[in-house]
Amino acid sequence: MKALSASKARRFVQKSGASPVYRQVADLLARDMQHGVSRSERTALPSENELAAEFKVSRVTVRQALDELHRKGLIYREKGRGSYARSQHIGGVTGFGSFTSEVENAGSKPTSRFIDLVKVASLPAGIKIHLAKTLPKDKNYHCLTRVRCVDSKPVAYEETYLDTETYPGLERADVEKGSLYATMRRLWGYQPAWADAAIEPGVADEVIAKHLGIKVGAPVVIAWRVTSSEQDEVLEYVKAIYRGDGFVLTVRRHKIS
Amino acid sequence: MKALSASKARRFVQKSGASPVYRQVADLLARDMQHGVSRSERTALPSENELAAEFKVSRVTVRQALDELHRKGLIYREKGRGSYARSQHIGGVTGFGSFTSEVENAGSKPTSRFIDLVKVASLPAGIKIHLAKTLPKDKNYHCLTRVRCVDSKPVAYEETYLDTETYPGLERADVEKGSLYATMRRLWGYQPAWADAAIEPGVADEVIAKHLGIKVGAPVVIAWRVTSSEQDEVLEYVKAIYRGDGFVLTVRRHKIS
DNA sequence: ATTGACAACATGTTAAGACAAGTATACACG
DNA sequence: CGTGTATACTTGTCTTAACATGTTGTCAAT
Repeated sequence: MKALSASKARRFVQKSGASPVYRQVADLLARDMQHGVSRSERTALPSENELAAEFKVSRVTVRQALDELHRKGLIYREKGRGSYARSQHIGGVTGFGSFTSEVENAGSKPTSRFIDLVKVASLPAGIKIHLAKTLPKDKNYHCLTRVRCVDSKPVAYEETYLDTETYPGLERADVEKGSLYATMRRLWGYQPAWADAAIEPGVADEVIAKHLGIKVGAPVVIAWRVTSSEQDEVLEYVKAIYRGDGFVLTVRRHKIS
Repeated sequence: MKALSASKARRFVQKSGASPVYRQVADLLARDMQHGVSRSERTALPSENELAAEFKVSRVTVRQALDELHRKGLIYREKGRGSYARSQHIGGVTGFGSFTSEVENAGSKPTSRFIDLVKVASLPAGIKIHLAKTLPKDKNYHCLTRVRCVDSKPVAYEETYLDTETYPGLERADVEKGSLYATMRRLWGYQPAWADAAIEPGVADEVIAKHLGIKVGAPVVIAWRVTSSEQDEVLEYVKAIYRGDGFVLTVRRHKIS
């Protein structure tokens, strides 16, 4: 078991600066582990006291950094022994979060083909069945339909439902290009933070088959998703249909209970 | 906006006791919110200082409790304003963690029909493709096949692959009844902590159709899962095939980025 | 009536110290 | 040689304290 280097005062964190110190420490450690962990043997981190001395911060700050890495699943900790790096896995599309950023993280090029943007008077039935037992009475929604592509190959057909009262002036926003999440943040200040999702299998009908370039009756995954802000405001309802050939959805590093 | 009660010294935490104080505080607050939040309006919690006074603990301890609730998605916090309860959603089967406990949490009765337990010399191909790029060379595995049922209705066909070196004497363990996770913990001290999963659509073949009571060619969801301990030891590889009628998998309260 | 300064709150961050409890190792004792 | 203990580590928990920073309402000046 080889230990990561703990050379003294190697790098510095800026105390009165942009981001909190504990996050700077966490980022530095995460970067170390990405470069240092190639073998399968588990690698020990310096102890909390050593890290505190190295970065010239208190142990509380070091613990905040390590707790953050632990929550992300990058390290595990053993009382009385030390903290250890977990072997890293490669990225994948999880079906949550921004399609754009996720595909970029996986190392591919995400594109979207705009289909249309219309107004509808209700949500699709599946959302209510699966996720939102207590929906408000039917309201008006923008329905944004897009085909999501990875490296120019269509992988998903996606209908996004956006409350017309929540997004005034959406028609004039340039949703045809760029990330919808980026637009939501820029124009209305909304930041997606939580997602509840339901997944079920299905088969492609004529419309889906045409858009995804697959045969009618081919297996697909239907994902229903409700995205909310940190403040518990519903930001969007999504019905996404993923094609079934090749891998589809990976749920990575999911904490059990 | 109604505030949860903050009556003084209403309940007590035991300082030198079973569980850490911050967890006792978190559990008490979680219970309060379950009972107190019925309306859709957002509910404010007492401030950190008020909670510290109420439970007679330091503010740091209160913050540890609130951070835990925040990570679980039960509350959200706003700098300068306060902490607020998030509206609770009902439970569902997530496809991760113990099937037994998850179905029980959802309020149904989980059962398993044992099919067989045999030795195989390699893992199914899908696992390698989706999740484990760097598998050790083929080893021997126990292959435990079960049909998982909710309220006596079959919902999933599941093959669990367990390393023969990791689980010596598994043949003599009573895996035909009870939770496999409970057996793993009791006999070998293993505790599942993390899961990586991949999901893809498929159609039922003859074997699957017979076991799940559906028609050949009916849509199903195939879930590949690798479960690991906190210490990064692989505990099991699972291939699960879920039937497609009715809801299947819900991924609840998933934090984005 | 509107505005601006200010005080009183809230949570976020960081420090320094203390004790508890689990782990590993050296070392004396049998 | 084996064993048990003392000791020096480690992370886990908790306290008191301080300052930073964002929010809200009061109140006086305009």
